Amino acid sequence: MLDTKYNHIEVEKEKYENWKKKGYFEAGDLSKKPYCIVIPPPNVTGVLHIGHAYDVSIQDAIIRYKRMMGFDTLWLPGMDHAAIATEAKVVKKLKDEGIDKYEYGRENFLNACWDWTHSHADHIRKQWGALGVSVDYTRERFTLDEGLNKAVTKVFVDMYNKGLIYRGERIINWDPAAQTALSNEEVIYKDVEGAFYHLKYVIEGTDEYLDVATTRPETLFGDTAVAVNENDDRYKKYVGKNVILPIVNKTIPIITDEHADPEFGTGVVKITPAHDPNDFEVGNRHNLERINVMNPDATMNANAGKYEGMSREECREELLKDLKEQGLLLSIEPMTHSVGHSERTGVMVEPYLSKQWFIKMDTLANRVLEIQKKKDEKVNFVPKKFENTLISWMSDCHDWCISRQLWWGHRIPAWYKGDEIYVGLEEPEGEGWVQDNDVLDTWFSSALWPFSTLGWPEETDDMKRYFPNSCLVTGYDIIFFWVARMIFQSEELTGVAPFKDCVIHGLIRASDGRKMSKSLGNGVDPFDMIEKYGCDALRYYLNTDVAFGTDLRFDEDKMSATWNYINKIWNASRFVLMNIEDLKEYDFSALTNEDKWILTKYENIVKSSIKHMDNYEFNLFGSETYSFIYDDFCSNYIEFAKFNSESNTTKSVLCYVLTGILKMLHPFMPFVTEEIYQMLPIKDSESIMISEYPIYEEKFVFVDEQKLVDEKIDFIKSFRNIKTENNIPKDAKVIINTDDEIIIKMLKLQDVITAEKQDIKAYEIKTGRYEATIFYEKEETEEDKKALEKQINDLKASIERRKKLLSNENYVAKAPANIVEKERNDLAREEEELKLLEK
RNA sequence: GGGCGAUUAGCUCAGUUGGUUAGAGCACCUGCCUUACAAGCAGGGGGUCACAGGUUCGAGUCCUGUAUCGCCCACCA
Repeated sequence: MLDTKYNHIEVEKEKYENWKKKGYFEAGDLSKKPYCIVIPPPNVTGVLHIGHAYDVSIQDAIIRYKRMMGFDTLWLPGMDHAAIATEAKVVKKLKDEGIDKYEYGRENFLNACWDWTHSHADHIRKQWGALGVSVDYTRERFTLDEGLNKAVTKVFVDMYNKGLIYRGERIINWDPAAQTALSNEEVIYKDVEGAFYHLKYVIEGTDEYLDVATTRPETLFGDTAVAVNENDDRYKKYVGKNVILPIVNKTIPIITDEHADPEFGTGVVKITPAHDPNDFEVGNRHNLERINVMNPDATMNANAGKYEGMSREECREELLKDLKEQGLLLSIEPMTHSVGHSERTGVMVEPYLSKQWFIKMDTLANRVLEIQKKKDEKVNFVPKKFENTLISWMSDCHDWCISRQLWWGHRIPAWYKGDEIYVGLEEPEGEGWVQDNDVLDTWFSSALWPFSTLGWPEETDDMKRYFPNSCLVTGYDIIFFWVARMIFQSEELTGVAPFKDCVIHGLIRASDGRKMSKSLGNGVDPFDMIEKYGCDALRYYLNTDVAFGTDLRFDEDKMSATWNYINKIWNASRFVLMNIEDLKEYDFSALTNEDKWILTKYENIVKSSIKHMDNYEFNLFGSETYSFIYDDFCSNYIEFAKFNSESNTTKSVLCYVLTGILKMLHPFMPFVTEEIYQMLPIKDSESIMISEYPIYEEKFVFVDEQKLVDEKIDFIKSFRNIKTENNIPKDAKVIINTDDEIIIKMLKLQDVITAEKQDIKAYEIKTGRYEATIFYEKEETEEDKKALEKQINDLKASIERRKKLLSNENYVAKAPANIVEKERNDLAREEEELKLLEK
């Protein structure tokens, strides 16, 4: 027998291991239709946070639902090697041990990364277990495993041969701490209090000068021109002349270029092609020299003269001092501007000239835009609005810088000998070839995740069966990084979109609406919540609180409310189990109206649940099942059943409906539903997780009986309402026109029913076919009179409104017949009520 | 500058293709230890759906505009 209280710790013990042992998580039943989701691989060196818990609990709900719906479900797990993040952590760990990465050597370093990876991966698997995720561990993959390396290398070589991957010298976002290139998406722009430094660039051979405003004075060593707009009358006369570059004292030309905006600053812009992407373009247009003034760690190099070796910040400080001394610093104008920072290391990104590998985006992006126009081939976003995010990014995207100056990752399959480049699957023959030292951006390998994990490029059985994937679930913050890249790579490499549906959820925020962050210390650890309220409560809350796509404010009160809900289900189950212990098989031969009523409500909930589950409307599923379980099943049907607890039919209905409730909730509350399911006297499976999802049974729908019982419930409610609202004592005498046992007992009327009209104050209640009069002794106060008056007035107003509406010919003619009919009925009912009140 | 979204009860959120008098949880008030559950039961109060127009017999829902907030992208010499 169940405890009187739900104990999530007891309930959640051992179940996960048992399911896993039984092989329930494993895919491969060829007699069923396939359904596949690949997990968004978490960073192997991280720990799972509340956002992961949200993400995976949505997926597990979908997978468990589909499994119960009879699909051969594959939920493929795996982790991401997270190049920069992992490398940074391992570098730091070695540093703490007094070991330098470069002295340690590539091979040793990679071994250290692998060790780090294996220990963290175990931790993540434990966390997955605690979350109850039903992933198929036999197919677990890692973005850096051998199979994926084969796929990555092949993709690189093929795309290179097709001209979709190229090597070029460009201004890229350089992370001086990690000493690697970053893609645009890995740069976070933050507003920084800075200044506009106005410098004096003297025009050669004159006393005149140009006021050049810059936020980065330390880059002036790389200046190779000064640009003005050709339509800017202020400067026309200087075009073609030279200015003397301050401190450096060499001359550089004054040129015209569209990049110079007369409205901005002084209208004069210094051109530093090696340290600014716009200037790089200007430099290309005017054939300017590119002078790199920094080392990879963002210290100044020999081109900075006496400032060589200083950091960018030190150099700026010293340089400004010197400029001031020489009278070349005109003014300092404080300003706020946004400055790029590395997503991983947090340091200021340096626009830096270097040779990198790129993916050419135009044809790939255009194909995505074309396919999204085709209804049968496109990725179907849920909610729809997120398709816009994809479209707008694809419509305007830059080439993707894919090389990273790291060791932990897929090494670029390119070899160099002098000016020669060789790209291939294997090292080229012959002497003197040196492989590129760099690795590929992590997202290059995760972009292949939906198919590389299934064995691609081999035509494996899994690939044939589970690709394209059925669904992908992730947050909107990762659409650019990952979703878009999976889509264009899949369409390029396999010819089709990688998945049919793409469910996008919002972010979890702190209860005050702010982002959860380490620095604010407002993060919520999902595993603390699990300990306190149970995994089922956490999962149910996360899945049903808000519609997908909107951010979720984490509220611990809701966790506790969810625990209470589960406790309610627990106790309802306890009641049912206590009453059906001897039930051997279903018997629906003697259905009462109440039985028929709950069956009808139940079948309707089954139907709408399936609809909501299929449409990913988990919040609607939640609110509808909640009111069914709480109000219909617990508050009403269980109370009804108490009057008929010997009937095998009622026992059957209790068992049947409870079983369905457990099954519908199982995708969201896997543990407690399994616990209760195991105690049912009749079950269709050895575990609820492999049982069949409820199906809608027309034969259990009884519309007329449902109405009769609804009327009874309405009457009971009205009666109670009148009684409490008017403080009517328990023993007040009652005349009632029914001997219905349920009504008599639920209203506790056994001892107060009378046949004769009493000579004291009376209230009349009439609902459908039920009528009652309550007598009680009480002086009528002024308040009572006022309340009655108000009630009458409200009713009159409502009647007036309805009459007016019904006399409107347009309304009667155009509104649907059932709506008008209902309006008429309500009018009649209210007129009846008014009559009772006015008596 | 471009785009997307939000604005509904004290708080957090629902609200299907327009259709009674707009819902839930939490919080609040009243009365109850009724043998599934006091972490519970029964009942209740609380909203001119951001604002202004428009379409319609009928608008929280559709259209236009305004305000406030949030996010994304671009630019920022």
